[in-house]
Amino acid sequence: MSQPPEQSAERSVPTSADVARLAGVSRATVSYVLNNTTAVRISEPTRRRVREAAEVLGYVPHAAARSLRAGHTRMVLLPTAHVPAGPLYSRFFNELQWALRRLDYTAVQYGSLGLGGDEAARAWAELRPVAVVSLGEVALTPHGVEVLKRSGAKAVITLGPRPVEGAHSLVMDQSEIGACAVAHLVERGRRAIGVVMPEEPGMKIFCEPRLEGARRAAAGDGARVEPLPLAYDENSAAALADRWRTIGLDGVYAYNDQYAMLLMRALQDAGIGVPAETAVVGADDLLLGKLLRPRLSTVQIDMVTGQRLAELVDRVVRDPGAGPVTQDLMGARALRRESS
Amino acid sequence: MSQPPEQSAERSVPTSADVARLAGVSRATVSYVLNNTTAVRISEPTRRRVREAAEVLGYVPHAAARSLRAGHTRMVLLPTAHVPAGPLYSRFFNELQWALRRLDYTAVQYGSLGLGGDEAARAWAELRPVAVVSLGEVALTPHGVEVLKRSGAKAVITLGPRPVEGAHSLVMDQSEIGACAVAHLVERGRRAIGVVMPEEPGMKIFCEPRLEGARRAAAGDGARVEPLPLAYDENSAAALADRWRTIGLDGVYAYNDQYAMLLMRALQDAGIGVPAETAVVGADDLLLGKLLRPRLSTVQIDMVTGQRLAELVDRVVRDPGAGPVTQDLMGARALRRESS
DNA sequence: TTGAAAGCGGTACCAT
DNA sequence: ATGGTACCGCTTTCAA
Repeated sequence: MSQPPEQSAERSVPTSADVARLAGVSRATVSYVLNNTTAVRISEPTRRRVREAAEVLGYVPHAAARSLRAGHTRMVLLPTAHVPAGPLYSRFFNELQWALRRLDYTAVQYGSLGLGGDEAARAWAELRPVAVVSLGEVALTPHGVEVLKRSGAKAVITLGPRPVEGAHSLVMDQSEIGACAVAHLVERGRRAIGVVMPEEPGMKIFCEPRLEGARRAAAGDGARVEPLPLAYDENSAAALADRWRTIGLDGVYAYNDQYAMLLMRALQDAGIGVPAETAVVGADDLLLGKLLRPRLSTVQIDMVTGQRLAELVDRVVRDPGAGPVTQDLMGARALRRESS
Repeated sequence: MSQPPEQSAERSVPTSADVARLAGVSRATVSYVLNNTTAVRISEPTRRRVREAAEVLGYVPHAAARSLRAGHTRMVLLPTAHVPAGPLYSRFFNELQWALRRLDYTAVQYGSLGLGGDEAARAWAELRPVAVVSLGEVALTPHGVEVLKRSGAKAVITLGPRPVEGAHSLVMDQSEIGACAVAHLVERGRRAIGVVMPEEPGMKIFCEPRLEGARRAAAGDGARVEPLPLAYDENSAAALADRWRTIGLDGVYAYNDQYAMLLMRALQDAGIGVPAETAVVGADDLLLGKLLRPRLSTVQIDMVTGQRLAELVDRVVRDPGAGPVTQDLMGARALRRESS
């Protein structure tokens, strides 16, 4: 009974049948014991024999087989294309995973880079998750939502710029951020306003709505808005700063604090006064923005907490009958510091 | 318990049997058609009928059932506890996911926060991944590796400070970073050197080895090393800066660029000259560090690329016979700018 | 060219 | 207190 289990990496994976055989019981008994099934009484000696056998063989149940039989999973799928670098996103993501685990769900992030909307939805549906929380990087269509629901997903939740038909949509209207930033600049007396558009891939879905919001806010006040493509490196920023006076702007909303810090430094190095000649405002309220001189003004963004989102997932899973709801949860506030 | 008509959400999930019935063929034929099995010839009219039926029903195959039958998966499990916030990590992670997808693996990030080593290994093993790439946030034990391999994992790869027995270990000796930073400070004539220890959760596994490396480097040169707990907020930094002169340090390695920027600003605000009175060096070579004045000196860290790691996974999966290898891949270089 | 049927690994009902 | 067994959904021989 004590054969050294080492050495044989080729040995096949032990199943509950192997455990049953070694313990001299049936597979049913193995299942009862290992799952602590209360409805059935198993004698203590038997329990011990089963447990020992499982231990000896290094038995680990097969999740796919179990959920196949059960007809459902506790998997919450979190599809992502790019994992954004920011600390906000990272904190949110950690919170969400943690909160889901506490509610006894298994959070699985599924990399879906390079898949189109419906194609992606199909791939997700194959995994039969109980819920899908799409963070808006992969465009989910109404048809995709339908596919997911038909595949058994109780909750399909999207977090993005626009509601998706059929899904429970948390609308984060990015345009609010751009509008808020520009309104702030206008209030500070600026009328010719640049809007930085990051050239990095995957940013478009965020920065285009923000530009749109900026335009909207400017329109009401007779201000001019100028899109400014910018890559996240010093050369690109220096080039932009060099031709700054020819563009003739007195304010700029730089997408977020990181781009704002980059651009503000380049402007200063080019001899352009901030905020005297040009006001700069970022977004995200990063700690680092407070370290520069002048301190960076920013737009503080309300982010749904992972905790609340997890609770929403749970609620919808337990009562999918409650129809899809669209909920607006973007809040944005300008925080004036010294750069505007 | 009479429930209202559940707006078709309660309709059961279509299976290949449903498709077969609708198309008037057997389940076998459905499988052949939908998988484009070349070994079997199916007439074109039949193919079309099957495809149409699948389309009508919104049929999506059940991944668990498929892999149960197949006896293996193409899932590469990437367990993570905290998703680190940094841009380095984020880029690495995206690259890895992308590269794995190109090799036809399915990258799945599995949130394992709050699980201990062996407990976590068991949870991962239940999913029967073909490979596990542990990024060192969850301590993997030799026993855990054994459990995973017994459950059928062809490749168990760890990326962390120490090799793990039985696993293919990519050793990133964090102590190299601390050693490199302190060596640099010593070379710049500093002898009383602080080492910032972030108080945020999940940082310990990184910052303790770095401190150890700092001590090692200092020992050879008769320099003194002082650990400095610091939270990532302005108050904590200001408090540390206030008592700076009583600690009597002439150089500090601030864990990474973010903490370094925070501390450097606090020191300057407290009237302590950088680098005149105290030299500051960070790590990670962030772009933002170049924007401060003085420009932040840093330690540039070699990170394995996602591409190469994906290739390694593939190689080990295809030839698990090749025994576990330990490979050292930490490279670190001090980059002097102006703060040291 | 197609279908019947045997499993893959677990779970849970129904006997004993 | 246990064991036998019929599934879950899919793939894949082997026959027809």
